[in-house]
Amino acid sequence: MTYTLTTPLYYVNDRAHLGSTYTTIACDSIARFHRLRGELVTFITGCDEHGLKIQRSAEAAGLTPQAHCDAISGAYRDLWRRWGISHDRFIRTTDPLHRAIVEQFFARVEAAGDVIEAHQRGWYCVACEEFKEESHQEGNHQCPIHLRPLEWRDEPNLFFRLSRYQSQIERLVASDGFIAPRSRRREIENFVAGGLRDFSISRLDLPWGIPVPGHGGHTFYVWFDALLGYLSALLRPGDPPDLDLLAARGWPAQLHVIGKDILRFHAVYWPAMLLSAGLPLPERVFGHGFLTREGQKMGKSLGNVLDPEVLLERCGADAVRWYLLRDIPFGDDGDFQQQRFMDLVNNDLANTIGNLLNRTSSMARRWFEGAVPPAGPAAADHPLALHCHSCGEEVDRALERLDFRAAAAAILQLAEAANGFLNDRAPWKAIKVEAERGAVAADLYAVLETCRWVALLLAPLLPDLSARMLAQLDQPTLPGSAAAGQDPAPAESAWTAARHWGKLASGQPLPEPTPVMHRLELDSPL
RNA sequence: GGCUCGGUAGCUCAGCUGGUUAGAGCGUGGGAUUCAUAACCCCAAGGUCGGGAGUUCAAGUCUCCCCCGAGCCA
Repeated sequence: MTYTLTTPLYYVNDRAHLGSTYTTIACDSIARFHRLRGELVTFITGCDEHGLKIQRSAEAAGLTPQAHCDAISGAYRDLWRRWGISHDRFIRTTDPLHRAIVEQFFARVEAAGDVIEAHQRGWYCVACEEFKEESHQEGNHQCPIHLRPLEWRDEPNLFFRLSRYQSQIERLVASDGFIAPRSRRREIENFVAGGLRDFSISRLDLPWGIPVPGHGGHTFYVWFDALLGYLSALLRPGDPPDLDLLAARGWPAQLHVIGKDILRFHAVYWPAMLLSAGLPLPERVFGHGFLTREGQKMGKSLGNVLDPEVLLERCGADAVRWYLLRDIPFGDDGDFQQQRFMDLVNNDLANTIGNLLNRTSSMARRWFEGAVPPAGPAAADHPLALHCHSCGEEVDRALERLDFRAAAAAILQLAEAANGFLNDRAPWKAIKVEAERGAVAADLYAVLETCRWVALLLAPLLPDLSARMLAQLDQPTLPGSAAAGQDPAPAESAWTAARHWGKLASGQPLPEPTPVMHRLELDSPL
């Protein structure tokens, strides 16, 4: 079983912002989840590097487009490394292999009779890299999104005959599960119902792009080029640029995760292009929401942009991942509130989860010779054992439907139950009675074992915290944190195997406890 | 202008096909406790469920109108 998923290929117009970080973190968790289950995963990310906008950005910075792209995509790569993102592929659309794939793909589309030459005239927004419909404001041609002047274009372009795929796309878009979350489906359905029009796939006189073979002067439109990056990304180093190889390399993708703004490109244009080229379609396109900050749109003009670099530096990956995944319903828009961010991280991670491990480990060490206490009899139907198993099932179900929130909530409840259990049993009192020693041992064992489960179940969401907790319990680290599992999947993954009550060995020494998660103390705005 | 989705405790949100005293987390207040990262555990306050009308034995949950917000299409 293989699982292929993608982030968008980020446009290298500017440095990474929190939005791309959010998407990438979400994908990372999904990728980790599937790897942990023993599936072969190909997690694709990368950069989209062509187009007029980039050419101009480079010019503005006094760089060649290539130098500009190298710098920005290098920064993306570095950023993902520091965030511990587990992508298997990082594709750049300036990669020669990609160019070869684009040419081959285009040849198929052209052979299918889906390329025609026509005249493109209209108002173009360079920032959107998109033609705008007739502005109803006479004489005031401005992009409603970027509030910048539109540019008039009147040139022969190559068009993709999207209109031929009307009924196929209608059916696809209406099919269950293709567009997620479901709430975004209607919007696309309406758009498709309005009638699909051929769209231009080339530009004239655009030096920074891939030349269209056999059509001198034409360069591929960025979107046509960029979407194909999902295909070229799958090829391994040394592979020939051959579309026929893709089936063996993980195409079709199970999931494209994107921002809601580019849903149409992924749910309409992209599948039609694939149909034309005779390639299978991705299973699902998930359009997530946008992040605001303290109720306001983030933007340079407001000066309230949250910089992922700063966030990582000051708060760490676990804190940010937890907040984004646990508090924002995946798919909805979310608001980043610093106070809430601190409250949740400190309560959930430091106090509830971290402190649970810390208090239990110190009790066990103090009273049971620095080791895991004897489990005692009849541990299998322990209330915490039952809770661990049901929590595990809930986490699986939740992550299957990309509901990070529900997964996080379930784990948190498990830790809360363990804390409650400790308070009920009050081992610090019982230990004073010699006859109670066995019971104390069993109680502490159960809670330590629950801690192990919490750590395990946290692994897809917060790999670092998970690893620190496991280390604190002297447990082996889980595989799959590293990139690209080349090994064939074992019959039962280490993760699955570890998810059995009682795997924690009594008598095993416990390392000296040290807080696995520090509280955030942010005294100034991020 | 058309369409879509929201408007539920201070904040973020759950509330399936209408049916006992409208829920959770955070925040706030109080209690208990000392194993622990001044952490954990327990309890409490708090909401005319955007407004109005209607259907019904019964509406946060259905219908209509209006107000506010977001988005898509014009």
